[in-house]
Amino acid sequence: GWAGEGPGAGGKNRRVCHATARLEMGNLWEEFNRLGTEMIVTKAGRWVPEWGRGCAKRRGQPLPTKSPHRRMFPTFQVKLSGLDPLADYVLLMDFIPLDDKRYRYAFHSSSWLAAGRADPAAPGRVHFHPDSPAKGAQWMRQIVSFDKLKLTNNLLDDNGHIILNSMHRYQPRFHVVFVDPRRDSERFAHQNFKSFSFPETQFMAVTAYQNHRITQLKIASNPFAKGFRDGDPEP
Amino acid sequence: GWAGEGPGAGGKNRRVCHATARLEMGNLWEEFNRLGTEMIVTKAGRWVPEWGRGCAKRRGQPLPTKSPHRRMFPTFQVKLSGLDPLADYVLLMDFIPLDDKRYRYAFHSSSWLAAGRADPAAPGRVHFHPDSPAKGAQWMRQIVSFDKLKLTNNLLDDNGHIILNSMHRYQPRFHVVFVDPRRDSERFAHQNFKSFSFPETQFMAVTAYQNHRITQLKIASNPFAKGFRDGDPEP
DNA sequence: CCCTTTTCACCTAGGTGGTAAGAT
DNA sequence: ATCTTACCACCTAGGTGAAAAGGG
Repeated sequence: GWAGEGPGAGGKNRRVCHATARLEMGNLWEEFNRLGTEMIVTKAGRWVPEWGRGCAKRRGQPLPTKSPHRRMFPTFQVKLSGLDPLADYVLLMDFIPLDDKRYRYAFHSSSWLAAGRADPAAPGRVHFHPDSPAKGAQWMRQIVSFDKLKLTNNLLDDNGHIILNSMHRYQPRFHVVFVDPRRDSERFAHQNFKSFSFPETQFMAVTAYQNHRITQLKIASNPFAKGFRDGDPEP
Repeated sequence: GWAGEGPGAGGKNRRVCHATARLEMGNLWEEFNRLGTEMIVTKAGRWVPEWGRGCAKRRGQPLPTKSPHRRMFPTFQVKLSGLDPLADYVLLMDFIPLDDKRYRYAFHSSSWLAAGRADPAAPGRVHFHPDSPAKGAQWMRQIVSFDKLKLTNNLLDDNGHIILNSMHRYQPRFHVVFVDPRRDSERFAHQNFKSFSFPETQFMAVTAYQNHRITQLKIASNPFAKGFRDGDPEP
């Protein structure tokens, strides 16, 4: 898909007003979206004693170095254009609830049903692309990939990951922020960014996949899940 | 070891003149240095048809995606202090020949012998730490590791790696560069950096290890070489 | 019953020195 | 004889969904 729009058209800085973002892997995103994309969220993270309710055998053991938090698949990737090659930009993402509902999956009808009001909103967080800040030329040189972004359902997460409520729907948003060198740049903050959201990237946060067709499409298209493929339908 | 010195004391910018760098893993570096540190250099890199002299079975095949160039071990790592937390700095390394000689290894005496004048100097390159530029506070927050730095003996390397002549001795150098926001910052370039070199990090570039005690120390201390360890002398 | 957490085998990705063959 | 290269088994590090166990 091509370019979303910024919220409110009023007087954007010329360093961002021509910015354009093309979603990469659009076909894959649409294939998932037709089935109803699901993204796994996990709690885990750094183990701390208070969490160890049923976990006696790990008590006092060294903390695990691996972080079992989950990335998104497909990965959110964009190709940028229209930036000022010599200006500095910060790129970031956030996730907004698509509605005020909680959902459950009805296996008999293979569909999602609304199941009451949303849980209390998770702390709103943003994920800065780790290459930020960088020049426009650098961002436009190649595809920008948010593959370091991790999702969690731990409301107390202290790893800086994105916190989401399981069984709730979300819309990823992508923001291009011009790093304004002016002294009183705060005054222009509202002019210095442009936001994009691609409807085909919306998803349901889950702790385990509900729709088997989503599971199968993940296995078929994510290289890290190759171990679960049966034959080789498309090599 | 503690802090080397900048070349020439004359009038450094106050943003760098108090900068200090402590070499990490100093004990390991010294242990290698006592034996005569060797670092592997390889040619390889992206395969191009012209190189495929004895390589007929790969002609026309897709290029390998893995880059078999070699990192340094021990890794060059420093802990910084004395930077201006709010100023921008670029961190980089280069490698200078320690003398004008070529060497060969005499196995019977287990020692390096000078063997004529140095080969024509390899193209001088620098390696920018990939987090550059960043604020002083960011650089001082934790150990700065140059683990992305790769060595090659390919004079025509186009991957931006450090090019060294095999069987020649080198001294790694580390530079802290203040990113001067002034318009005519070029005029002050010579004041805006501070350089450090740690004698215990000097090494011989080789295409295969010569001194068996170096090989054994690499195997014993590099986690990626664990497959070659015999017993477990120190776990 | 519905949802969450833990553990596991199996992958991708890439950093080691050994070894044998190749080059000069 | 000396140095270089290509390929290999064996690691580290970490991203998958399956399955079983846990919890309200």
